[in-house]
Amino acid sequence: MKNLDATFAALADPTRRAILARLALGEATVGELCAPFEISGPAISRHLRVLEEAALISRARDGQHRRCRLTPAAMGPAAEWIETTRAFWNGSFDKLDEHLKRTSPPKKDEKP
Amino acid sequence: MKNLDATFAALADPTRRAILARLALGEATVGELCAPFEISGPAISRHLRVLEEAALISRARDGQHRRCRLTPAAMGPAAEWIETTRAFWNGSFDKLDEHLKRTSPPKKDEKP
DNA sequence: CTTGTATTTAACGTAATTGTTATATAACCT
DNA sequence: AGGTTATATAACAATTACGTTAAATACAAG
Repeated sequence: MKNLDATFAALADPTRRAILARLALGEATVGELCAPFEISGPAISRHLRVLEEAALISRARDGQHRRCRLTPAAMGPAAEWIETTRAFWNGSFDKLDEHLKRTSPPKKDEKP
Repeated sequence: MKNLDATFAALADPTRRAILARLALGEATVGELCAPFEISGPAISRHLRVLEEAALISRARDGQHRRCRLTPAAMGPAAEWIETTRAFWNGSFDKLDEHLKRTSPPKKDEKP
């Protein structure tokens, strides 16, 4: 599941989490998202690209601005992965097959 | 919150997620964890170190083996962060202060 | 004590990530 | 058209991440 890779990797950066937290409060333009941070505009722009590639946000032109909005559904699989893994530890072994499928073990005998 | 950084970063790698999924089924030695993967032993050892530094697993000597076990509580903050962020988007703006505190925005006027 | 097995550390190469500054593109406004 | 603002891309350097092989450490067993 490459999607989980991208999602968790996107969430691993504190600047990106702060951007997402800001966007959870409502849409914002790139400039508005830049304002609170010390880092340069291009740096923010690349963070936004990472978030967009992970499908965590979407962007749309609005005049000369670009308005960013959260796509919270993209966090679903990541949250589910955590919940499922914790559930197993707590003894809910029912969904075993699905769990192992969802967890993409790069096995020795996989010839890509 | 540096802890969230480490947790999400640890979860961003598919090999590490597969290791965690395996450990969710029960304890295992390093050798047992190595077996399913194509990559070398040292590579797994470093993945285990990352997981241990993120507090996602713990290790203890057991004779000449080292037995690894999941520490699922470490996933709690990450799961909570996702849940809280999604909840905001869905209109639960009650816990605003806590949310912004938990989300560690690296602001412009923070002098480190 | 020597040897074998399990695991980690060291040294190294390469690719990805994150930042910077300079330049380009797009839209708006005379 | 020409100038200004908003945002993205290019080119580059520094850091981190992940893999490999070879050597080190820790324990068990003859």
